[in-house]
Amino acid sequence: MRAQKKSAPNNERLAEIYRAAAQIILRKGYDATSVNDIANALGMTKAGLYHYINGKKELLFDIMNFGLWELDEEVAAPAKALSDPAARLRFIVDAHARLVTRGQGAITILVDEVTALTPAQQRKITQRKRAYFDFLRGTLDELRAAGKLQDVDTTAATFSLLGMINWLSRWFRQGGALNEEQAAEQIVRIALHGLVREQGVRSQKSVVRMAPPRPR
Amino acid sequence: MRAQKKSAPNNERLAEIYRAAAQIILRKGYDATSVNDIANALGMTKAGLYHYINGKKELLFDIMNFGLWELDEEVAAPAKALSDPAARLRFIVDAHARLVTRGQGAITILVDEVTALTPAQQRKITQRKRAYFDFLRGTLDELRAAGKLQDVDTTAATFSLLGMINWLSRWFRQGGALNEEQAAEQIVRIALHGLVREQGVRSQKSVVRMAPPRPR
DNA sequence: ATAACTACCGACCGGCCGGTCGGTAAAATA
DNA sequence: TATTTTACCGACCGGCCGGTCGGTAGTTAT
Repeated sequence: MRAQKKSAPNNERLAEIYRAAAQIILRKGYDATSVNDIANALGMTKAGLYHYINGKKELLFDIMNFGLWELDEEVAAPAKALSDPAARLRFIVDAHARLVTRGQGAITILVDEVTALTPAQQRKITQRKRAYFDFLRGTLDELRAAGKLQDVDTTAATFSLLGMINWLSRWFRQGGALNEEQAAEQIVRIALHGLVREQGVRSQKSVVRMAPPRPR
Repeated sequence: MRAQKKSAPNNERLAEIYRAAAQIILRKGYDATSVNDIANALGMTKAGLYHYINGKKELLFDIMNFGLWELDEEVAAPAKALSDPAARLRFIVDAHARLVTRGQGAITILVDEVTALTPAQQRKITQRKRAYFDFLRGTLDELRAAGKLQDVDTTAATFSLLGMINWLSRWFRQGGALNEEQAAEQIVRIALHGLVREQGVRSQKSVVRMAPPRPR
């Protein structure tokens, strides 16, 4: 697998290429992005770019894998160290949201361009996505076992969570009204406590409002 | 504007064409869908299809407008009759979610392929989307005024709501574990009350739970 | 009967697409 | 210094793209 094209190209430059390509594809969509677009953005010609990549599909596949690797490193792996499901859920939502707002890391989302891949590539990506999904749903299941989950279907809840988080990439803008931390904090609050305040109950679990107690 | 191509083609057939095109574009994306794809799905040739449409972009534009019209008719307009912001919010989320799950109506989402349009078309669509967004956020503002909104930013909350709802189209499948009503009900619960149950408070506002404990 | 119109189709167009190939200048290696 | 390797580029290819045009069979109007 992975048949190196010709020799071994510089890895740092390759990373630059992935990052640039990911940004463009994220903005315009995979099909609307031509190999020429990517090459030009990097200040080179299409033929030059082909020195580094083996094809448009494989480039997309590699970027997706990189995005999923990032998700694993920064969200799933550290989350697994947390035994309390409530704390783990909070961490996952926060860390995943930050990954998305960080822009560069927004790569994760284009994992949804999966249909553009070959069936074999699709299977691999889908499998990795599935693993993350199951991990997240599993956390919700644990939460239910602890009596701390609202009366919701965990599958629907997991998808909804991912929907909220992934949608971030469409509206969050660097330098906008909310910064990265604030946006993530908002997503956490909405996801965990919803929008409607229960009348007369004062659900005050000491909501520390802004930054202070955030891990990171 | 709208310069009729040649004469006035049959309107019923035109609706069929919009519906078929919307489905394909929704599944494959605008750029990945060729005019030929759409024509073949309708059992005709590309040239034949061009008897009805004035171009690929304009087709997309028309479909988007149709989707937004549907959203207005089935969600925004009836919602405006509800004066209580809490009831209105619940209605909006439920009705919008149902519109998405109804599949055929999922057209709304492809409003996000907006970048494929001409600047003038983009402006029009963005404006209509914005009106809906403002209406939804306004409802949250009213909820805040009534002391019934959690401590969240209404802009972030509105986007998150739309993210959850729009994401539905990616995972909801007809004939899956959840039917249309159940899926909408789940979205409503998650959006309004969040995932985490406040310990020791028993937030039982008599959740009418249809389909015993949990669907699935 | 004939004129007009609707609903298409086959053939074709220029243009951009992903991808290839034979170079080449500069840097690294020997 | 000679040789190999790296990092590209110009030119080119077949193919599909959106879109056009000149038909034509069938229906409707007169």
